[in-house]
Amino acid sequence: MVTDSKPRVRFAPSPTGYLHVGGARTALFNWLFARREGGTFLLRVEDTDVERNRPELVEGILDGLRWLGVKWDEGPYFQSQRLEMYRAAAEKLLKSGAAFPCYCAAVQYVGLEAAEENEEGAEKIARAAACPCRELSAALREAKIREGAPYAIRFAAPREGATRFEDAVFGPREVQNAEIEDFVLLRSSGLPTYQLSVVVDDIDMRITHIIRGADHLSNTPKQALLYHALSATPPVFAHVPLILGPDRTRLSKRHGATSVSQYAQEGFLPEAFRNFLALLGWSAGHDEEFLRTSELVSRFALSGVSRTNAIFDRAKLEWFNSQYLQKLPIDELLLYVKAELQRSGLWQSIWENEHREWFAHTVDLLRPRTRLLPDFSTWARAFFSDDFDYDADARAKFWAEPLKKNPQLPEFVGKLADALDGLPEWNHDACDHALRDLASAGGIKAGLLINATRVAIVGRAVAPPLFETMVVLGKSRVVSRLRRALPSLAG
RNA sequence: GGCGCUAUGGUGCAACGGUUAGCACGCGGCCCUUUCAAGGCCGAAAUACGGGUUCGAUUCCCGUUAGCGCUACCA
Repeated sequence: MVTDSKPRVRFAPSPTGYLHVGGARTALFNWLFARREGGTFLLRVEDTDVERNRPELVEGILDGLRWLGVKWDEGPYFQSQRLEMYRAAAEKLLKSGAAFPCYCAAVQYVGLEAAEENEEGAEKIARAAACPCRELSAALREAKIREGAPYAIRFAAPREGATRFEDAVFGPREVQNAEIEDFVLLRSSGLPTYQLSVVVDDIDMRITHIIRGADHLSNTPKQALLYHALSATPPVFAHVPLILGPDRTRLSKRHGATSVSQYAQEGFLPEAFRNFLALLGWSAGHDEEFLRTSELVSRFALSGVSRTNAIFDRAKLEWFNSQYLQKLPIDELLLYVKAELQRSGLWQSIWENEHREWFAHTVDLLRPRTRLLPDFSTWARAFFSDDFDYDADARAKFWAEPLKKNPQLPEFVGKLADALDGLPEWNHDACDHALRDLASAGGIKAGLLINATRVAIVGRAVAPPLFETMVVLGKSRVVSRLRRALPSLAG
């Protein structure tokens, strides 16, 4: 266990898919730990499985990490470029007697069901676990070599005793060596298996803390054995519990969005996503949940990592997002809103130049009603641009009730347009008085007229308070939208 | 099947031998109010089950059950 130097940690995804939330959380924990401890966080792509490997997915994974704000200090390293190192390690183990060549045909993975349901499967599993090649006589081995038979290199696991390692989350662990099979280190293709490549790389890269998913907990004894066989000191392991879907099974596509890029596309803020993710399986030890990144960093500790699997709760993620939408400094929010409007093709540069203040104020007015970034694109048509198109269908829907209460409503709307048009000053109180005077003079409830007017000028029932909306829209837009609404109201 | 890990409201976390079991999301209600939000207040809701240990167990030990993981020439 290396303790005197600064910690070095890594995130090691394999490019067999996108960056999913579980991987993202693992990466985040590593990053937080490195930042907290003043250590180094490096990235390593584990691409030794040529069959499943999709090199084109690497960039997407890196993008996901960038979006999350998880920046790596070193790498990315690619295992596919370090194959010689693994072969050399396997040879070394072969020479020292810690490993042996195996001439068995590769065992096709049959899965648990097969092992349970048919004898053939069980046999295969059993054969894989106790390889006979380990006891091969010298003569037979000679013969195999002479005929150039292909072979894999297996680790000669000890048959007795126990193997221990330290886990910062699950505590000291000990497993009986009898439970550890002679696992493959180097495939007959010459490519290393995961067990070999991780250990060789983690030694070579001087990794001090391995923070990874708990699905690796059961395999860790094998790696601890390898460290010893390679005369290296094992690092501190820290296995973090898995993230599950609402049905308590491993998070997968059928649970809906599982890739971080999908959340990015849906309009979640990286800060919010990060905050939410950090609290899945980790706690700062107090009840405060709204933690900005700097607080996450200063409070992060492996001792706060939970041992129970967590269910991914989208509702809570959305709550975090709306919290960030409310609390983010306006300048930071504006950056996101700009990106969102650019995405939807609604952005105009005047909003960051001559109309900057107006725009900021309008965004601020809208944000309490916003849960995801794309909501701003929904607002844009009515609040930011001139090409507002009064939707007759929407009008019919929203006006049905008010119209029933007071059939004179269209008449009042017409009068209101005139009254507003004649206003010498355009501000909240002026609009307020104009409308209320009209309402009381005509014996109509102000609230009714207010609600009807809101629908008329923004095209929807959900909107900020009317008079603030009016101020933001400006006199000409309000009056013209009101007049434009009239014909469809009367009809 | 074997081995292992885990178990606090529906969900995420607190309480690390003594609390009326706390917070948050979600849910319900109320307040605010010009719609919808945001915000404030209130409420329903949990220690899986059974044994121990202890003056005292959510907390420690054992068993059961359940969930998950590993058991591949995947990672």
